Amino acid sequence: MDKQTVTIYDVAREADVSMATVSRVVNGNPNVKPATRKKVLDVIERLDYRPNAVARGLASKKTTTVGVIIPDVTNIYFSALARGIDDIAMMYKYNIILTNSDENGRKEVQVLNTLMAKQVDGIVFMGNDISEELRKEFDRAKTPIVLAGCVDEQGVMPSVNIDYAAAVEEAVKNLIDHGNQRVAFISGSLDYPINRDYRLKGYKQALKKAGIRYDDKLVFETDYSYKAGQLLQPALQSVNATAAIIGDDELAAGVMNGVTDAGLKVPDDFEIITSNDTKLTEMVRPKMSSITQPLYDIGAVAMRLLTKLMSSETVDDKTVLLPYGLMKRASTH
Amino acid sequence: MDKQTVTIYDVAREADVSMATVSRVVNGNPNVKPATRKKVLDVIERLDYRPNAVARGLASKKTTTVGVIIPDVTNIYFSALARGIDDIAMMYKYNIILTNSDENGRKEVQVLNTLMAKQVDGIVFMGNDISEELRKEFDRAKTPIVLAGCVDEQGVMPSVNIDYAAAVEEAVKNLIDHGNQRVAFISGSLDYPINRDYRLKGYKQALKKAGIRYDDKLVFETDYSYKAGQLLQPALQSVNATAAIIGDDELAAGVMNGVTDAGLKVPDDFEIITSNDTKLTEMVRPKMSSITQPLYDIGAVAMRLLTKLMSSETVDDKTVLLPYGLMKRASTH
DNA sequence: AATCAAACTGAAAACGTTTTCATCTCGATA
DNA sequence: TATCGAGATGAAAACGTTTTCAGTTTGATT
Repeated sequence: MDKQTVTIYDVAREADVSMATVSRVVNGNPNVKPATRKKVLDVIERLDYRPNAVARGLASKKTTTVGVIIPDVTNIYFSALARGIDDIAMMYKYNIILTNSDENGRKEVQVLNTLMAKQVDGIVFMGNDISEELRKEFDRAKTPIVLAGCVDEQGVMPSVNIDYAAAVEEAVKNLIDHGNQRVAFISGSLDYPINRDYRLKGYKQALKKAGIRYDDKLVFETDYSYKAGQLLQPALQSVNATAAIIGDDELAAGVMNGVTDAGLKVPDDFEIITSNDTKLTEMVRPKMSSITQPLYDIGAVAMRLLTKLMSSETVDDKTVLLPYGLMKRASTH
Repeated sequence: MDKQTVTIYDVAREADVSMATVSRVVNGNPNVKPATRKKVLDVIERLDYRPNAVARGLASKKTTTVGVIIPDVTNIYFSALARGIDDIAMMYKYNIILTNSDENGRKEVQVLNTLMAKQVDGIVFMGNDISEELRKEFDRAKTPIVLAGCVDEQGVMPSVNIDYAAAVEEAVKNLIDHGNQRVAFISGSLDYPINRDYRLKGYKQALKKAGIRYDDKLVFETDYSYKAGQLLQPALQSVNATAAIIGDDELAAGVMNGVTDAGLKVPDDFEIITSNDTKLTEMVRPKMSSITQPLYDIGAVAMRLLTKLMSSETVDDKTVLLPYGLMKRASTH
């Protein structure tokens, strides 16, 4: 039944050397006489020997596998990060164990524990919030962890982000400069620090600088879904909003279509700026103006940072901010 | 430096039992006296013992990890499948090693080998084509493999799909019934069996039944990208196509926007039916009519099938076809 | 009290590597 | 020629589990 699997011992026997030597040639250790190396290599070829990574992991205490916790692969924003992570991981010979958390704290903790049990060499965490229990688990983990697209309010964990506050402030200023006095702020839960402490803060800052009074009726907390955005239209109209800064592209697409379907013209009657610059922004009509962030790079840089942490390299700055921008498309003037 | 990790041996010593007994309680083996079980459990709790999955994998020859090869997580179609796969995997206590292949044959083979080296218990493969080398690797793999959203022209590998030919035929019939005599067929490479042997076949079948001559000028081979679709507009116009069946939603969105941006009205001047019914179909305006397929379920069923294969259960039918449908939205009459 | 099967338990051998020492070989140096 | 050190090699001990097999208890039965 079980394929007779050829082991390092078989190779050693056939090549008439010790396991240690075979191990050396397999791992590219230079301390092997060229003739011996060739002999071993030939046997490996002949027997079609493939090192067993599990045994290797046990002996070396390194699995060359990293865990990735993602809210939902299906979300175009996170999948873009995931792609960056995987590419860099592959470049450094790591593999990715990918698990969806649905932002569910309990699931996150459980998933984290599974990953630790599997002895991953490191973890990249994506999510909007770090619950108390999760933070506790993070703390006791001996494994390096870096956050991607996820702020640590306590600023202690390695992370890769953009300056959300500044970006939102700039976007809102832009909207105000176009004459909008009533700009709606639409995001996911304000329980998430990224929304409460960064985006909303940038929003308020822009209002303040423009001398506009903050009106919490203009703040909409919802979930990050297309549907939720679509349903927001009546509420937006009832508070006389003429523009919105929105925290997620799918959500923004929903808002825009909701507004449009209600007979309003974007951007003439209602201007929109979204936040993630996923490819969705170019697929809808009108195309959506957006804060730009280097999605792929956030993932890539996070993974690169993790590789450094995993090999105990000293890292200059553990909390990196990547540049953002503002891309004007057809949903604003 | 290295956290003193507590092992099964520590637990055995503290609880004054053998490793075997500890192993039994950890694995829920019923042959343990309740008193002993409690004693062990208490020690486990006290020492915060976590079984090492790598050691476990080596000893038991099971890793409770499956490999998933995906062309690109960023593609909304595949990520939907991936989500189904991961959910079912988690339900059965498996984890997913996710790797992007970019449909690159060499990379696919390499990735497959890494996965085998990591001793995954099974593999789910997504992709449009199975190259010869890849098939060879599949054959020599002792590990069960199932294809998701990927046809095996030789019909020998376990797979989960819909009946692409029938679905396309129905869609094209629909278009023809609306009076379109010149329906374009737009897909990815015709080197892919799924396009050449299924979708195109359905297209031809529909034409034939309607008594329309097949014109290969109406067949467009391109890559699955939004951009590619957008650029197709002039070509479509030059062959007087008045409708199109399109093999991918992003591609379809590109075509639709290209056509629209050129001043034509969808569906009045040009009707479109796309193939994957991803959420993108509802986000664009007009919303796109689409062949519907149970994306999540394709992944979920594939993973479920894999669990059966992994536990050597007998499987009734290894090539399963899930039901499809036709969802009429605003891009057709 | 003797017997027996069923329920528990432990010793030790895998599992397939890496890694640490110790040893051995050999050419170069004094 | 004796000595030395670097380069090659091998023996065997980890690594942390599961699993087999042989025992040992236990409680009921006669």
